[in-house]
Amino acid sequence: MLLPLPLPPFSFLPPHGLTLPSAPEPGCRVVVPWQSGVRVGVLVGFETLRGGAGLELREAVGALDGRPFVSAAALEVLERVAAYTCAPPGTVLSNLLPTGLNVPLVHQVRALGVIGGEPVLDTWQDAAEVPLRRLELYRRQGLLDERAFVPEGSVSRLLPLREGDAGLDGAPRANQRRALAHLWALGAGESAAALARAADVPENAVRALVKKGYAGYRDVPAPPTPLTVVEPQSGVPGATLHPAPHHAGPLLSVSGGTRAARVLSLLPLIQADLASGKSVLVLAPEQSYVQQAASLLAAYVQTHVFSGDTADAERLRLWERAVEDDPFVLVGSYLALLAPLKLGRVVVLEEGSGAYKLTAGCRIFVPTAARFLAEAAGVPLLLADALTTPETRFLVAARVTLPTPVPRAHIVDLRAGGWPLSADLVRVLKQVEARGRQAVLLAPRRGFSAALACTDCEHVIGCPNCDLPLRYHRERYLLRCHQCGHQARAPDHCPACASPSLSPTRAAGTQWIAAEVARVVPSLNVKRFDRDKREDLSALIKGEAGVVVATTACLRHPPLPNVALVAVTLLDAFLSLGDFRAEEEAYRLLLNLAELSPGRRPLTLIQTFTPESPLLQAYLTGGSDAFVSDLLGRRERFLYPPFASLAKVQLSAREAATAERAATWMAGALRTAGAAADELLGPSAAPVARIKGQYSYQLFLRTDKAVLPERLAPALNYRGAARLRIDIDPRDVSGFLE
DNA sequence: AGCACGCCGACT
DNA sequence: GTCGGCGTGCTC
Repeated sequence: MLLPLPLPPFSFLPPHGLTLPSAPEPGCRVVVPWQSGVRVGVLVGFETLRGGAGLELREAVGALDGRPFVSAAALEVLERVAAYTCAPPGTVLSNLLPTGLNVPLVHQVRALGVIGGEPVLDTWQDAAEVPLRRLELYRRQGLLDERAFVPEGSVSRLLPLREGDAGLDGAPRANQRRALAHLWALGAGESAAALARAADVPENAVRALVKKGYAGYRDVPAPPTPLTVVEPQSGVPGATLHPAPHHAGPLLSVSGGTRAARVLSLLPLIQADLASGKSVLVLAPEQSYVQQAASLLAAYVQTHVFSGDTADAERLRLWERAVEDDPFVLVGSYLALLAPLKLGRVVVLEEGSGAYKLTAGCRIFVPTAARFLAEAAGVPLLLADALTTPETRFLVAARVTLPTPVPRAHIVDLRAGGWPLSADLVRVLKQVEARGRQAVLLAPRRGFSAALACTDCEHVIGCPNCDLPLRYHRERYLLRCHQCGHQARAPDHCPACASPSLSPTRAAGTQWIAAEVARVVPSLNVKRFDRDKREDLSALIKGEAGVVVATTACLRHPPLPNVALVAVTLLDAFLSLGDFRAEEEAYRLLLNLAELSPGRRPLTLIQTFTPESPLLQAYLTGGSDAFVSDLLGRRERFLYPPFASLAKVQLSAREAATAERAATWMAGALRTAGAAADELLGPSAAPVARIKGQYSYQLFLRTDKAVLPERLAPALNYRGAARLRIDIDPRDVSGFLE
């Protein structure tokens, strides 16, 4: 039994009085006693007990499902992800199966057999009412009958109770007669008001019926939750149909084009899958992409969505819908990964998106889990992105490149001055204003500036909990930590030297850029759009002139119709992340800017201190293909994924010394387990040494895929004072290609 | 992850 | 004298 807890599988005896042939199948949900109550887990397998072994095991209470709740392929994915990420299988279950395991349960017991010489057959009662010790005693003696089930939901409905009779005769009661006739015809009404509306009578007429006993409110079983209808969207600008060719191989990569074009290119493949009775799982990294892809597909094929804000009841309904015969497309976030579809194909949209990396629990990169799923189910996997990841390029021979127009771009060299708004940018903004067009300005961060620093002693005001500068938000004269949320009023004097000359540092945020724009072109309608301040852009969506100063959050906003300029105010800020994927992600960001005005080609103005970077050269010449090949070549030379496996081992504690001691011990243990000098980096303090009051030290293990589990063995057995976290394929790795 | 047990500091 | 902080250990 696998429970959604950070634990390995646990064994239980079959439910009382049940022998193996009738036991539930693997994949079924089973209720088991757990600590002082019960929990729902997934049956993952059986073991045969020999001799007297296992007598101390507890009995399962019973199964919730007659047929598997998750497929055999899903169980295989759970197991593989657990092995791959070095996480307990239960953690993986709780991450990837957010449906049906934390359902409300009714747990009932009754005494059975002979107690104290007296034969007893009690009635069912709630288990919580029986003292725990007695429950355990009866259980051990086999005198307890237990059952657990999900209570059936009920709703209150207005039902007709009596036919109309003499009591409703007469002209004054015509409305009541009409309402009652209507109710009998309908069978049930949602409420008095709803029935009154449907029968076109005053609400009081219905109330009178209830009062006189002709109708009444009764609890009836809740009808099945309806599935959300996806609004189809067609005629999307820039989404000319470029169908991907029919392709039989296990892996296909689609790159280039716009997001909509990539989704629509899959249609012929998806339609063929549906025609053969198979459903298609389409994964997207974010809520807004899920909605967009679903709307596009819903115009052609039966489509349902499953994502973070799908309610529990609807999730369960989708799980039921998945096993029905009628195939469909399920578009969802990673939460949909293990839906029990009759799979024909797995599609991963925006496969390079960092948002696919789970930030807690098993920390799997969802496209990797999707690959495991496709392999376990024996279906093709399709990976799509504006820019193919080097990992995918390495794996996939078959690829489709959709046409991508070369951008109309202008690079501004900031070394000649002009930061934060160069003369060129100001000039174009004035044109935008003069012609009543729209512009989007991309800033690297929200807030006003990267920090507030003293011009006398260069002291930077930092967060008391984290090893980071506090971001300056000028609007409310606030300092705020973007990591832990700590907030304080900006001081008047430097806390270090008491000088009054505190000033914002470079790397302007949305506030600063917006203020600059308002200063240089005062007549422009300036809106801000970031996590702090999501101004209403509906007037701009209708075509009104204006400038949006935004973080990358604007890529999740519906596009504007009249964009003449897209500006990246400081490209370098997206590159200085020190990660070996930073360049790839910055390039992907530039390509994704096309989503701000699909179907049009606004001027893209990029301000940078490094205009000669290969990334910009590739972008300007449409050299994505060569760029990815080059990245892959460098990954091979420096032995980075996919040519080696990378694991981050992080140790954190409240006391820095505790974390450091644990990390040093770990380094020794890893070396003893065979990690060579060139395989082990660290220990070193994490780039942000302290987060939320916890100090972290980290080690990197970079080694051949085949030996990684063996090399990591000591980490898996670590029992110590510091908190250990293992991240396989980490996304934040500094110090590559330097 | 919960939930127990257990050991030290500040209070009605 | 108790309440309550969170460190350690266990869950079939």
